[in-house]
Amino acid sequence: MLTERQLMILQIVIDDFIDSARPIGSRAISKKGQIPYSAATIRNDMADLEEMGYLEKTHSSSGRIPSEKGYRHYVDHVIVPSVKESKLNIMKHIINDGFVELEQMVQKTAEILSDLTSYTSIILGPEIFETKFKQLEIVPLSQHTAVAILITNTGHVEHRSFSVPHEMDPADLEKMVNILNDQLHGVPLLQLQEILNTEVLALLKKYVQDFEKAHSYLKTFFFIEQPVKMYIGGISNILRQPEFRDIDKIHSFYTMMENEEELINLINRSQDGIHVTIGNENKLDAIKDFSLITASYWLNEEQTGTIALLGPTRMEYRKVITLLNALSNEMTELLYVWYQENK
Amino acid sequence: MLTERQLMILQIVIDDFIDSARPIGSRAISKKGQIPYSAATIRNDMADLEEMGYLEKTHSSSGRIPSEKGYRHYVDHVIVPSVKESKLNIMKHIINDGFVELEQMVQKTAEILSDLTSYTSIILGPEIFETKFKQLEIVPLSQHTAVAILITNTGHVEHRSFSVPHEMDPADLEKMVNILNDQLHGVPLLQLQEILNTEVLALLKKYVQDFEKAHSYLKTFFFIEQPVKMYIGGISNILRQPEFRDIDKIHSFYTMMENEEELINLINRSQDGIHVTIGNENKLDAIKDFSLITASYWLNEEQTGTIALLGPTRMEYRKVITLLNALSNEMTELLYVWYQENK
DNA sequence: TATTAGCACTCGCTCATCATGAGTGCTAAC
DNA sequence: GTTAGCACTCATGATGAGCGAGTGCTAATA
Repeated sequence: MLTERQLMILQIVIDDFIDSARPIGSRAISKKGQIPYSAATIRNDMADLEEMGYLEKTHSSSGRIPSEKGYRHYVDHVIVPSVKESKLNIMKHIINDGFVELEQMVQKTAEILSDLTSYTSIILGPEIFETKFKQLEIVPLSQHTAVAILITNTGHVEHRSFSVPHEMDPADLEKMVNILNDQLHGVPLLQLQEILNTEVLALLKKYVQDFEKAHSYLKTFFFIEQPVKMYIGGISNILRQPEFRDIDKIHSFYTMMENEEELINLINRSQDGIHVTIGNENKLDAIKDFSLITASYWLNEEQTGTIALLGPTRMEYRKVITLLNALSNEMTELLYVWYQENK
Repeated sequence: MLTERQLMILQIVIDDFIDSARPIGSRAISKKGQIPYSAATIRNDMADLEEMGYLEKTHSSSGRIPSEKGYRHYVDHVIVPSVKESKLNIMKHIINDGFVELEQMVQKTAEILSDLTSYTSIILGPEIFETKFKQLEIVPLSQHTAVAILITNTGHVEHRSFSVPHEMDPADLEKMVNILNDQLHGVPLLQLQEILNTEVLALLKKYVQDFEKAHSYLKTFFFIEQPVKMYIGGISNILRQPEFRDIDKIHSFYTMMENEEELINLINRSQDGIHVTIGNENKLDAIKDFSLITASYWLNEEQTGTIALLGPTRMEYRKVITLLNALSNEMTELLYVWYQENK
């Protein structure tokens, strides 16, 4: 168990290291005057803290830096979840700018978040759980090409060009679109495939001549590549962190950021509330010396998305946690209003 | 005027530097055995070349490296435009993968290009000169929101959400869409604004009640933010170049790459044929030690777009020029076919 | 006259040495 | 339990020697 004083020392070491990125020694802590003990006393406590695994040395006679266990303890026990609910009104600002489109709004949010923190922000979702089919349009471009456009109730638009098979009767195509719009209206996107394979298939059989061909075509339209949309802000912020002066680290970081799928997997496993993953707790090698902080936002008790910040383990946890907390609340609120308007 | 031998030496220095990124001295050149002269002879010529500005030293007793003037001479006079037309069939490969959408195709091309060269590739266009209005759809989402979708003859889809003013009559909205689809069919996107302000305005006046409001709304739909689409591949390739070990350079490069507008301006001024801009010839500070090579591709004698490669001044000019030449031809060919199909 | 050999000189690199200072652990005194 | 004192450690930065690839210049050679 940590004594009161040891806890304070741990806190001072972490706060100092977050600020300066350099090891700090007992003498320096004593001189700061935050606690009224001599260097020797502090030294003893620091030795204990190291023995218990909360602090580390970079070399045998260096000052101490926090270990991952140290950060973990700091995050779990020292930081008061700052319930003061600092209202940020980030979202309000964005909406006041006159956006209506959800995607632009989220992208903008990601950018603001990274500006505020100088870390890299990643926002997943809003997921399509609640997104519903609104309308399908097929616009012929030439004799053999057309573009299919799918609109959801949230104003999201997916489109895909395709070539129309020679054998296909234009009348059939139109009939098909009508059937689809009839049948699919209001259907959540997640269930599209299912309904397509049952109810719609039956109808197609009835009304459309070459229904098999049509059906196989439909499958490709409605195959939505990424169920989760990802928005990134401030990638180049890591270049400002002194611990990432190393080209190889930068390279592996950037290549990781280019791999959407990996990132989604990394972040998407997140549970309720704020979640902090420190250094080696992360599954992905490329971010073994990063910390990842995630917060979920909600709609109707279902998790709709995740806001994440990626920065050095030497992260301003207190600030970031407060910020994400506030932001996820705002987004939840906003989505609620949104949903009311668009259901 | 350069002697035969001086030219050969210049060429050797450049080729070696492109390869190794290190200065080379007279002795080393002599030992390579590409030319049968002693180090001393070569030394004298190198001194002359330096005096004339084709070579430089990094310090008083170092070997020589090419100056920008040296590269310029190399590019303008040494490289034979390699008319052997190495057919790459990059495009064919991509199309065989089954894409139909122009945008995906170009994006893929950018990626392949950067993989082939390990530089950063940027492709502009195809520009909208020839892109024509095909259809406008307005899909209401809720009582006060809707999404406007604009489809072009090339299968490109632009969409924008907006809120419907309370005062606006739904019937008016529909009428308006009909008028627009009637009037604008086949109109090149570039002329949209113009026609909107003249012919369409007149019609709106006649048939739609609150035509002023409608008109001002229309303006925002049809304001297309980026007339030119940009596709980038292999940004992180510069991290592999030894001359960019410097974090500050990397930082300024990445922030430049995030600024689309600047990039478009940089590249878009390109003329006919292949164009090489070396180091300080570039307008943008962030790429004063890069070289930029651009090639245009065409449709019906109008420039439709530009392919560019951005790399260190120490670039494999010969390879890159050949490659861009071939690729721009392929794209021109492809667009011709495309256009035939979709006009 | 063009080329080459020879030589003194330059300068960036690498490596070892050294002093400095911020840090440590330990012991003894308060 | 706390502090003072002391010997010790080690990263860091400055200094300098030695090396080697390079130079310019001059004189000899083909």
